[in-house]
Amino acid sequence: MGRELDLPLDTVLVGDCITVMAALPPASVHAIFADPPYNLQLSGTLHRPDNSEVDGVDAEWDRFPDPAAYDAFTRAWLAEARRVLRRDGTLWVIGSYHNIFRVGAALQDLGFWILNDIIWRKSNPMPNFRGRRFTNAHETLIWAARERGSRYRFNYEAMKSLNDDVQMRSDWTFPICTGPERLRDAAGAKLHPTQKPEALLHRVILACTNPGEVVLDPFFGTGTTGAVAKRLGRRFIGIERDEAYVRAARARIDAVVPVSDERLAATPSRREAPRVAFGAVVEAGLIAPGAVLWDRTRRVSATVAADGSLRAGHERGSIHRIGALLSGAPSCNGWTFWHYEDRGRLLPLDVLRSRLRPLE
Amino acid sequence: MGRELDLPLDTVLVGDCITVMAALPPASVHAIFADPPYNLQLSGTLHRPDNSEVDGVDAEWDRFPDPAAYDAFTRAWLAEARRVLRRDGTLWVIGSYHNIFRVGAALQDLGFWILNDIIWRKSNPMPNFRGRRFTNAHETLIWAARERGSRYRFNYEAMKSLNDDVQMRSDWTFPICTGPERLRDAAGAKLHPTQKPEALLHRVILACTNPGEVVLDPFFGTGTTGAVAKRLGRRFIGIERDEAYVRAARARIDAVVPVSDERLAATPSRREAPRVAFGAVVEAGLIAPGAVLWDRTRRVSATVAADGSLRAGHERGSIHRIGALLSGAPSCNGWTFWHYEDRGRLLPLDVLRSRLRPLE
DNA sequence: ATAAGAAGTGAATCTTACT
DNA sequence: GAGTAAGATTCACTTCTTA
Repeated sequence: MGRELDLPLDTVLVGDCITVMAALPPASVHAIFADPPYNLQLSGTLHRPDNSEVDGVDAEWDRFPDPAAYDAFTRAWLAEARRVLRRDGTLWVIGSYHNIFRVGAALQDLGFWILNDIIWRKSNPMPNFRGRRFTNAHETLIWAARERGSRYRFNYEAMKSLNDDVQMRSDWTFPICTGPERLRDAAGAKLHPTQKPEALLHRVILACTNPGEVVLDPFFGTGTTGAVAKRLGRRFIGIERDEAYVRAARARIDAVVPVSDERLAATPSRREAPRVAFGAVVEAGLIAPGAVLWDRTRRVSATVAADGSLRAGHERGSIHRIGALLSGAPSCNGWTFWHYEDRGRLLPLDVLRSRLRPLE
Repeated sequence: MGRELDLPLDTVLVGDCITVMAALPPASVHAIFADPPYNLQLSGTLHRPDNSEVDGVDAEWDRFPDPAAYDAFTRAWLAEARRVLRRDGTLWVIGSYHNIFRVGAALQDLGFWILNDIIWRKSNPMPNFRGRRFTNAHETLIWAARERGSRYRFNYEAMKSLNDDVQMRSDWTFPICTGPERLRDAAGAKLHPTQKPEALLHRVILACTNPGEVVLDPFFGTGTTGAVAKRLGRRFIGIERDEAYVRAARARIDAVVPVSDERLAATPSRREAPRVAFGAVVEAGLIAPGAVLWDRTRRVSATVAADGSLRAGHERGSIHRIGALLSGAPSCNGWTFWHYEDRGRLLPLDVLRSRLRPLE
């Protein structure tokens, strides 16, 4: 150990990450967090239903001539990253379905040993405006050791206490980076199209490093990794090609005040788990498609569809909407309004929901 | 269309899925759900803190001599699956971090076009007994079209209904398969180590097929796909090597009672409703030639001509073209943009259109 | 000043039918 | 197949504007 002494600590190195990493000593950093280009392959412009234009990622750095070029780039930077990583170090990479399968296969081929894949569930993702796919509401992180059998660091207890004293799971919920945290220029435009939330880096850095250890970020951007590392008393090395990003990152990190005691560094609170949809009750087989629901007094009824909607006459909709419609009320809580028959007795739907609730 | 007639519908074919698929006609199935071996590469036996032994996956079918053999197997079955899939069909594959990156890269290489990656969040995962990693609390599904630009089926409204009328996201929460749903032998042992919950298949099948369409499952196991397909009024083809699994699957599926009314299976989509020309609304006398239409905020207006065109200033055209013109948008849905006055209130043209559409 | 309403926005592989 | 026109489509949150 001890190669850290040769490292340019707490600095941002300007240049291509493959070249710059090649100049760093081998086996010298404790952790690497990488947010490489996703190679989104967007074409044309996308409009919201209100006809406003979506400001998609069209940066030069996300364009590759073809899939083979992206693969070659991926394998090149991963190989350098592996060389620079200590034997007990770990690597994190974040991506989406566009690139993450290629990244994952490449790092397995290079000898990395995957420890977990982690899902960042976005509490406020952008919707799918055309209704042609599922809302893309998550991104994937891969966490890997340098090699099979290595004695990597994992701060199990820290993760457990972050999670109300139950084991931290592989799905993490955070909002996307907005509001005052999002770096903007004087005109209010975002400085970087894909700035990551600090809460995500907080958990990553806390999980796999101790205070004083070194985190390398080869795609530093506007420096989220550096800002969080400094706040948590870790050392960082950033590598970034774009000088405008580098300037923003340096100013941002200069303003960060480290926490006096890293045990005091609380993570932002978790978002509530999503509510139970009536569709989930149908999927779980707790009520069958075709079943008839009644109000408490059996004055009105409706039929359950396989997709969790209700049908009453020619009307179709959610348990809440159909309940409101048939009771003539402006709104309605379908969970308490509608009842199902169980051995001759009417029980509110809420009874079924509560069977799914403890599992959430 | 029509190749379905040559298919061995609602049967389980015994044999290796690559060989068996090779004997099926091309472009003949609407959807494929595949739960291939995960190549877990387990070594040794895992014990819980109380020293009880974890009953892991150690089946022969999950053992491959080396990573290259797993890749070759993956590409072979995916290539056959792609041949058998209709041009408008879609493929689902489920996996974990052990294999999903290799599967994803392979299917991209073969020309499939990924539509989403879907996270199955397990509400009750097995904990990590050693405390050396995050609890592996999810599995990943990839949903892919046969090729880029294909007109695949996606029952958007059905998915939205399942989720209390908000877009279905890419993260789905279900419990793992336990309790009475889990198939067991007389001694109480699990019949299959990785039986998937029916709720998961319910959502998958509802998302990408219509009643009567064909779902192929090349790794049929104990037949979850067949059971759910039958219940939802879809046709299925299962392929499975292990005769014990096949026997269990057949018995299980025989006991399934289909949903009585297949119209219950999905919320109809506006996209597939028959088109109504605005001229038909004028002809039906629902709005008079010369009537004035407004946008929602009364900022712009236009006049209805007897032929169903609109006139605004010197411009004349369809409700859509004039709407786009006056709102400065690249396109416009005239049915929702334009409003007519009814007793002092502005109502969208859509209200008139729905009066001409047959009730369904 | 405050509340209500309108407008803006986020790693996006985002249509379909007819001529 | 290419070109054109019809027409379907959004969630959670923040910030700005108006009453």
